[in-house]
Amino acid sequence: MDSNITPSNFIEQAIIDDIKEKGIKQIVTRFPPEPNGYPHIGHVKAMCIDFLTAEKFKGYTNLRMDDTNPSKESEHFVKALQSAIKWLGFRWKKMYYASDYYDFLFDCAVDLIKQGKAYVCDLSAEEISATRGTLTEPGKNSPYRNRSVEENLQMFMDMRADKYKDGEKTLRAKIDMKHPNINMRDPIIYRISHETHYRQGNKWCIYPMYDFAHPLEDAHEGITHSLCSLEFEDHRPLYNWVLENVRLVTGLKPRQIEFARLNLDGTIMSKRYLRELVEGGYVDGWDDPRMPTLEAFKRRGYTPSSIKEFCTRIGVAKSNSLVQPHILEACIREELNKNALRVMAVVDPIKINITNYDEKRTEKVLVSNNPLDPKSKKHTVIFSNELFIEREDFIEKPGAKFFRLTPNGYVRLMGAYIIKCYEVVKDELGNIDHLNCSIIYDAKEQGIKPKGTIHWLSRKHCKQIRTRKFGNLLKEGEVFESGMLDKIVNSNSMTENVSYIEPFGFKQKGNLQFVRMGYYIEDSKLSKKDDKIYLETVSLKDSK
RNA sequence: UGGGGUAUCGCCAAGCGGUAAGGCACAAGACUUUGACUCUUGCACUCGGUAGUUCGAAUCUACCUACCCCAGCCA
Repeated sequence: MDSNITPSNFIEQAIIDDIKEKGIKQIVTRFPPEPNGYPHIGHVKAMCIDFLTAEKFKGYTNLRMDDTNPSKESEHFVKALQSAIKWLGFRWKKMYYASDYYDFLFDCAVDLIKQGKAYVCDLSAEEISATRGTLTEPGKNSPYRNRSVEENLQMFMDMRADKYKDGEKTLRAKIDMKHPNINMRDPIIYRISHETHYRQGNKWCIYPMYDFAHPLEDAHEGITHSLCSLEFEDHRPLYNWVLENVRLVTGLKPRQIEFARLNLDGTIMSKRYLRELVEGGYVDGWDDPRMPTLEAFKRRGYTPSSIKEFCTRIGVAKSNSLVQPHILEACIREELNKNALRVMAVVDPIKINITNYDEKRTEKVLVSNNPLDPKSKKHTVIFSNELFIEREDFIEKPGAKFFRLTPNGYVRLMGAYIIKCYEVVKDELGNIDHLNCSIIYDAKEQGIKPKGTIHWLSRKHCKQIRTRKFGNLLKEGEVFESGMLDKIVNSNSMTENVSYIEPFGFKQKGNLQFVRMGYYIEDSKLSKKDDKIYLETVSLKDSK
């Protein structure tokens, strides 16, 4: 095992130390989602850490559906998770389901009972809560804490044999009700539930708790490093307790290491809220472009590599952070800049007439698909006497640093002519109706060299596409027409299905830089307040 | 007032006793038939605070302060 790897974060450093100290031969990690929702960008960070860490050490990663709670899980989400992993380009070594471990887990519980380290408790949920103590006060022992091994064994068998109702009994680990760490105060490790499990049906009516199941699953699979988020730090003592006390665990014990989960500014990552948005009909679905789900990012035109690059850039640490979306945008922009097809587009059009160009005439103008790539082909755009240009590419009273079209000013139409605007035609209300311009055919001879180059479209030949705009309160999106693409590009198979152009983060000063499939989201901010879901910038903290 | 964590540039984040990496963002200049891209330059005498140890501290010690997580028969 190569321990001469340069660590790029504290987890890798810990693994290197483990390799040296414990003589681990191969690093094995696992990605253990619960199949109860679509994966979001936060899952991707975890995936990257799990898969990429193992990969770096030439180990492997298992995929495990952590389905120990029958009430919220479904096969549908299993598929969604799998396809997301594949889409990102990760490959798991083995696929497991926690629900496949139920027999093993049951045996582990029995082993604990036989050692007198677990007992069946008759306390109700309320009573358990009341006797657990508080953050500052110790808990009280359950009156059922000292049942005999035989009685416990019999009752646990009865629990499994469906002799009790939901909540009537639980199996608890016998640890220490006075432990300063609340997780160690005789945690429940099995509960009774008569809900139908999506894979096991009604075979079981008792289900193991996460804290009990997870370490055993890890150990069973030979996981060397169990990477999870910070909120499980408090659970690590319990994780280790289970591994140390269940005698069915043999061999090297996995080590749990925690990292800070991703918080992306302007959105919410809580699965509960996302579920609520979908189920409450506030958004169109899990792939609604306003959602932080992978499906939504995919729909907005983000590529797997750009999202993975984002995860690499934000790094892995233990401090709670709020990552700004501009980092993600920089990743996709960088990638698209290298390979995106360039087209001219006008989002907010203003009409211009070229008065010294025959109205029956058209010309085919060649524009490079990507000027950055010398081998890229060109596409044809049709030029005519009636054009659209971007409204903000014309200013009546420009400042000194405005290089685009102005009254009596010159500008270059990309790939075509240099024009001069000689008349601004307004309607009764004083709004600009159109501009009259003329082509300067002999610009070169006259030595006219405009500083600005702008996008344009032929009014008769461009194609309208649709974009979506959202209001402040999440509602059904209002569909309106606004963007336009040149027709030639739409005949190109790549953009045949363009439903929208996304200048989001891309329209930096001047012309639109890229056009890609997706939705236009105007300052989307997902948040929740007073039981309503808003698009405004309201932090989750404020909404509590 | 319990336990577990975290504090380094606007946002991420290296750093592990030898005198503050990098990315994003931002600013200035050069180039330019996308005001983009690219290039060049600038951007923490300072590491939550205060003491202390040391020739030397972001790194060690002590004491403060702020924020996050934990009292589901969720994960």
